[in-house]
Amino acid sequence: MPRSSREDAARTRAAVASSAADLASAEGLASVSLGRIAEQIGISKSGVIGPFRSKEELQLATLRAAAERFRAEVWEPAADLEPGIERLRGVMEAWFSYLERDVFPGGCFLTAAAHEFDGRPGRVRDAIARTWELWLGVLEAEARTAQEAGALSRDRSARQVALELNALAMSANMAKQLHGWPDPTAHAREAAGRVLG
Amino acid sequence: MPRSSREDAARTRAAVASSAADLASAEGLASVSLGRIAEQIGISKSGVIGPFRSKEELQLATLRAAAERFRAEVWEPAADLEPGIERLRGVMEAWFSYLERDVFPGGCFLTAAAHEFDGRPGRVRDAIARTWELWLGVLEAEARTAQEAGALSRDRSARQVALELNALAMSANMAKQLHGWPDPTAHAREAAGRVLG
DNA sequence: TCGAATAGAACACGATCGTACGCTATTCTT
DNA sequence: AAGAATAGCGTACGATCGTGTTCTATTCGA
Repeated sequence: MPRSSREDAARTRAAVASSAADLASAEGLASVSLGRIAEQIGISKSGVIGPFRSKEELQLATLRAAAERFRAEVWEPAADLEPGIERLRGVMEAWFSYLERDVFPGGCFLTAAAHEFDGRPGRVRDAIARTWELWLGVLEAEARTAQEAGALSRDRSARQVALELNALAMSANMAKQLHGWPDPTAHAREAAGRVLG
Repeated sequence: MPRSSREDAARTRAAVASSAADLASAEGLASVSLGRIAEQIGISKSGVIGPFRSKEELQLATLRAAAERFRAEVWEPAADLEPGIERLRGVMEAWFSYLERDVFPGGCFLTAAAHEFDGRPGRVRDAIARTWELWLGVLEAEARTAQEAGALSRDRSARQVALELNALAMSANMAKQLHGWPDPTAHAREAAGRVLG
């Protein structure tokens, strides 16, 4: 017995995108069918595709929902720390924690989506690439701040620091999702510690 | 005008698996349909699935074909070098070259397959995980040899060296396939140089 | 040289896909 | 209080999926 059809619509949109992100992290964004989402949240296929105009729009909304979840889980916990090395360490800790806690049931959505769509031209691929560039830019800016404060060695460029940290997170994600190692972030934490001094 | 039906069968098997690996590197192993492979090499769907018993068998054969291509492109060029640091550097150079030359049209097949199947239980996923473990073991053994010869620092374990190098290769693959950067291996080469001294 | 075996084509099948259309029930506007 | 707008359901559509069966042409062993 809904109180407002408009609020319901927004709720449905969010539920569909969030559910799609969960499914996609495990099975791939392109493999998530409307019927599966419908079954997952208990509405009809029409109810799934209705709030979006096409499946591509739904995929873009799914990506936005996943990126927001990533931001809330990885950036938000460290946002209040002092910019520079301290916040960079906080982000990495939140990032590893995010991977360990399986915020997405099938591992990092953005990593999976990047590898899935890197060979498929289109708006979804472009949006994924933009999201990654954005995140690398955040890491790079933080590293630069740390270097300017003298808290981080300049033997690597800020960009290089961002790319190395990103590589380590992807490696930890793989260690957990593919290999199922008991302490999947151990090696990445060790290496990140070396990068960040 | 074939000379032997048996030889033809083997040729068809190899052509199907190789073509499937190419397609899969760009679009994903699960997304490659029998019809697409058939169209690609100009035979019927029956001719595609015939040499294998099911699509899962075809996927396993595709993985084996891709792993062999990886071995030929990355291990083989360095195999004759002296075991230890020299061969490890040779492997990394061949690995980066393999990524730069787009040996698979959609980027490293094994990386894409790992991320695609890490959330799907089954024989294909297990085979992918085994292939990666095998490769990590190769890198680790080489690193250990290098350490025992005193040519590689012991501040990282051999396993840690293998995992860090692997993370860098995955990062370079992403830089090329998703971001399309002009020199996608630059940062990974820099970091690998630091790891290997 | 002739029957057995096999590679591959042709076709049919049930299932599932994304999308479109019509309908019902509820809410919002006036 | 009544008409407009909309959320979501039910259904149907054409396309494509993996698989199974049947059949033909070719090559094999004896």
